[in-house]
Amino acid sequence: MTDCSTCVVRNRAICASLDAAELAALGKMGRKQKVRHGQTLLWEGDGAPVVANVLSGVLKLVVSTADGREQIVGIVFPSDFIGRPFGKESPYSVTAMTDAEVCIFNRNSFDDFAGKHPDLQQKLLRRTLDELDRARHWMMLLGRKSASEKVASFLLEMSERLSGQGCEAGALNNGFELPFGRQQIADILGLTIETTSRQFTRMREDGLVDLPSRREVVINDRAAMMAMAG
Amino acid sequence: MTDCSTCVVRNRAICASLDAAELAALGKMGRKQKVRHGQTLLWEGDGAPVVANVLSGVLKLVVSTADGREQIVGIVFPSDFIGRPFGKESPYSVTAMTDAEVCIFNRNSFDDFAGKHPDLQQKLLRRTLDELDRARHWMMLLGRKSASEKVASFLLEMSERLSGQGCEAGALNNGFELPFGRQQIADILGLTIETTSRQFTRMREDGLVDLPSRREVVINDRAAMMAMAG
DNA sequence: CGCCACTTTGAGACGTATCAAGGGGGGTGG
DNA sequence: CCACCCCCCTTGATACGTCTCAAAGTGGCG
Repeated sequence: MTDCSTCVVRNRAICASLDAAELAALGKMGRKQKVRHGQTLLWEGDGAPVVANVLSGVLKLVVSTADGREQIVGIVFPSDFIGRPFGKESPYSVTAMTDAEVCIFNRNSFDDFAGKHPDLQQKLLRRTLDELDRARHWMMLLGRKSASEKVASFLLEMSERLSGQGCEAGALNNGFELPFGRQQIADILGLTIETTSRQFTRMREDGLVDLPSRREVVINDRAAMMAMAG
Repeated sequence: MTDCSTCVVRNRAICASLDAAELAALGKMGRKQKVRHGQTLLWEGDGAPVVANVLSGVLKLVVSTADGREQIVGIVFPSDFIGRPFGKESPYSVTAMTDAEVCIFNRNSFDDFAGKHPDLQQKLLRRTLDELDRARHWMMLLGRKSASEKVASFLLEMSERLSGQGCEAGALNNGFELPFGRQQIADILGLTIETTSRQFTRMREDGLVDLPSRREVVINDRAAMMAMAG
């Protein structure tokens, strides 16, 4: 049993739709679990017996080909939802990109609970619709954009999604720390690590960004970046 | 007012969750509308005042860049749902690829109705989750597959989705008629029309498929096709 | 029969992948 | 505290695949 009333994502996760009594009932079904950096929570193609909310950390959703190519199809931040309700098997792997903490539920129990709580289901629907929009925009990026456009789009989206949470909102928008290395950025953008690296270098040389360290990015010229993003 | 009880997609669309009285209430809000081949129902970025169910025909969801490149991010068949509930603006354009007929609703009215009918909302959630899975698999295709893998994957998926509906189920699975031309296939796969055409030609030369006409495809060697799809 | 839109084919340019070495930077052990 | 090592990142040279530009071919329809 978990005490949801003090949960760090109490007001942002789908649980926000529940009152105290409902929350207690849900809390009985769930448990907190730590996930280490690099650890995989769900495997593509396996039966997916659990769903979860992310409390802290960042996880990736990955689809792979038989010969080992990987495409990251989603990135999950705190308060986001993980897993496939109403589905038999997981359509992708879920792996932690940082140490993380999740609030985990048995899928069948969760499905039942959701069926009895329309507000929760609506929150889940809204989230899923948002995810679908994001995925579809990413399809445009993957199918039609050049390497430089991909990297620019990526940095802009990351500066938005990362500033939304935790950080000292506002002012510092232009500087942020990526929770991934170059290879993972490449897997997000459908590029190789070399091409990704070259694009970063060129953007630095052109003065569009500063790169104080491997994972830090400062956007100097947001307008030019947006132009480059296509 | 529309009589939903005789609707051709009565049992397949999200309306299937409603009883006679609810259906009558929904019918009052909706109206049938014909959409011509090539006509656009919703524009990317515009306020999206409507949602709809597809009764007949095929429509595409398109995202475009400022300079005119297009990526098809979804294909919509009869009984599928169109539009963005709970959203301010449409994240993509919706255009008919054939003459089509849709059952159209004011979005706000539909949102209200959905809020009062959890079963309908659950159907919508399940559909949205399925769409999201499909979109994510398409991301892998767009980001990581070669032209030949893309075309093979496309033909296999189309043979499934097209045989699911209408047709004399089963036997004829291997032959089907595509509802799109080469350019639109290219826009689905993130390729140019020339590359797409060359892949079709090669697959015909290799005996993998027959192409009795521009839009007809017969898969001769399904196993080889699946191997080629990656 | 001839027009038109769509498709196929060809030749060449371009961008990204691939293969192969060289740098860092951060953490560990001495 | 320094040095070393390992992993990740960068850089370079080349190959390959897809795009681009151009033109010829095909099928449907008036």
